[in-house]
Amino acid sequence: MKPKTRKQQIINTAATLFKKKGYSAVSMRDIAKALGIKASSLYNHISSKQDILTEIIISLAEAFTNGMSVIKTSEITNVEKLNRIIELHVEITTKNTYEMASMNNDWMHLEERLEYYLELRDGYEENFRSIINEGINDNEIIKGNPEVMLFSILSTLRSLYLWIPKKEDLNAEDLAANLSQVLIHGIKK
Amino acid sequence: MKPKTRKQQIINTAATLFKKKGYSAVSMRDIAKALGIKASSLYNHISSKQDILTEIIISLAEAFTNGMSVIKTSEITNVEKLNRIIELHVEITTKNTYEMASMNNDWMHLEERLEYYLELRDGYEENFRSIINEGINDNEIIKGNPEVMLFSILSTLRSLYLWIPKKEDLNAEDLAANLSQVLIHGIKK
DNA sequence: ACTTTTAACTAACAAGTGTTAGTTGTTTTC
DNA sequence: GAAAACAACTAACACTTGTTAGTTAAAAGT
Repeated sequence: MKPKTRKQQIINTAATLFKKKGYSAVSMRDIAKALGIKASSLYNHISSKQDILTEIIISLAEAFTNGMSVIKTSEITNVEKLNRIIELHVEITTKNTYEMASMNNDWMHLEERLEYYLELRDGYEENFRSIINEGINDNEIIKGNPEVMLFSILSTLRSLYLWIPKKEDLNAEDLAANLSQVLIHGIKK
Repeated sequence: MKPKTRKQQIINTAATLFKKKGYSAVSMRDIAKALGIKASSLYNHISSKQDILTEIIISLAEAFTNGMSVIKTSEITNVEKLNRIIELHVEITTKNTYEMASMNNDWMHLEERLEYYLELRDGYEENFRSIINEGINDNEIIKGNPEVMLFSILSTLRSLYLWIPKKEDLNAEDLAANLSQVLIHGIKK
């Protein structure tokens, strides 16, 4: 897709291995072998194993934060904002299924940047929450428990990385539309 | 709660560590230290590290499979079956938040029992799918994409272990009711 | 009272871990 | 064509890994 630099190649290769077995179970020698080089050669391009994980997770987290900030400040209804959030997740996840696995499962192994990551994540959730709450205030959304709504939608969106690779027949647009139907309108007749 | 045997104590302690850092990042010495003993002493009670993981995951997976088989054969509407499934997840997850983390994130590190686990998981999903499909046939559920419905509901239920410990104010019954509302009826007014 | 079981211990193992130092050939830049 | 940058290599390091063998003290069973 867009390996370009050797460093990006290493990061991409690492991400595919991280998705399969998790960050901790993948050794530098595993990553090197997948690239056809020796482990020590990796250090010409990256500074540590941590460094690889950090690049994967932080750049993704920032993509979500940036997307959210556009949605948050746009002049549309709150339900429409939820639809945009769904599209954002489908779009980013479609292009980064491996990286999403690391973000979901291995964020706790970030060290120096852990705090920063948690700030991004908390900020994202806070914006999400306020959209739901405003939707309730504006009578767009039912008077249910907003925490359960947030949790429910976000859990589904964060798990997309597991399903998208298995359902390649569904294109991004259709998937977003279907998710919107189910998550916003429910499934009951 | 129910440590009873020393073996169960070890498994429970291991599960709390596995949730925090993942199976691969937890060493036998970590588990031993949390119990105040030496790593080699663990082997008086368990036969390997794999053994611990296997016990955690398989017993949980079987609990879900058993619960599903009761629901599947009961004489209620399909939407009602979905509500029972939600209750099943809330009930099991409330009592096993640590174990659920292992099942969700570390199942791929099962070795001899991996195949059996995948059988259980696939069977569970297949039953889930057929309830949704029958619901659509019976006009209880809208004519949407059943795979997206399955994915959406199951993702939420499988992520419960992340949220339940943070929202202890919500009891199991209320949580199930709220989830049912959101997952089945949607959030739009 | 004696035997067995339980559950801890110390010591050690072979293999694997992330990483560094120093080297070498190739490609790019001036 | 010389100098600099790039990207691979070998060799080695200190440390951690899961696990085994053999031992010991206390508890339980007879």
